[in-house]
Amino acid sequence: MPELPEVEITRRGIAPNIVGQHVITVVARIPALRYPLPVRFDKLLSGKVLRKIERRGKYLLFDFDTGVLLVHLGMSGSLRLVPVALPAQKHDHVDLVFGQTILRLRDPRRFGAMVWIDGDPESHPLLSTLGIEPLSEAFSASWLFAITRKRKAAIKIVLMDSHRVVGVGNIYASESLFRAGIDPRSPAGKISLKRYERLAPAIKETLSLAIAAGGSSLRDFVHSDGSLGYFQLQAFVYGREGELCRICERPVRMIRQGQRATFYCPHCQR
DNA sequence: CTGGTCACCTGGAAGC
DNA sequence: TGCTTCCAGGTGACCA
Repeated sequence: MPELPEVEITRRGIAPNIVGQHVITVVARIPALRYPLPVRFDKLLSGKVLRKIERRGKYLLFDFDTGVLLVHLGMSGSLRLVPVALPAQKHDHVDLVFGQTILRLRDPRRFGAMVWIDGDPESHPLLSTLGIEPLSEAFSASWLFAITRKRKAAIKIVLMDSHRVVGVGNIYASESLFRAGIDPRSPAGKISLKRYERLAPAIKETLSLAIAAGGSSLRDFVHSDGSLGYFQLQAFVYGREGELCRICERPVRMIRQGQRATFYCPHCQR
């Protein structure tokens, strides 16, 4: 369920409530998500103070004095703050208990991850290979232009490659390309600097707006307090196959790229 | 390196 | 109603 904006909203939602507090206990109800959960998870974190929560791409880094708990929400994960008395439901796999509050991970598909890092997080294999942050200054038209020279892959595929740029998932990739008026199938190496000068800001805007909306365009995004996203951000194209483009009123088309659905307007995106 | 495919897993919706 | 098929927000592993 989460792309970068949802992960960032989750971070902002939970951090004020648990940062500075110590873990009372950890309850893990299954042995593994995508990877095995940390061994002796409870012993590892009990009594440890959570110093801060940072985000890198779609990963959350829970910073304890003794190391970092790396959390990824995969396709279907959510983190919520719930009262200690609230019984766990199906797919509630991990609880970090802080005083009267539990940070509860729910993840039906179990593509998410919780991994303990006790060295330098930057050099951990899951983090060291990540690309740059799309909301950073380094992410720019000239950077996009430079890294795509001679690349034949479709621009949408490149945008979604987390080893180049992090956090741009399937929905916001389609939406950003629509905003920039670029055909998602265009070979990345054939796109001009001028067009990247539309695309880079379009990506930043799309992500920033989603964060600012504090919800998202995602159908079933769940906030850390359990409330649902607000749908304030209307998708221009995502999920709208056959419906009319909000700009030109011609039908939105869906294609498959790399086994993922891509939505675009053939008239507005060239 | 690049570009393409597969696997991991569950549940909801659509089709018959 | 019930069975089958397809689809979903991600990403590492593997192949040529």
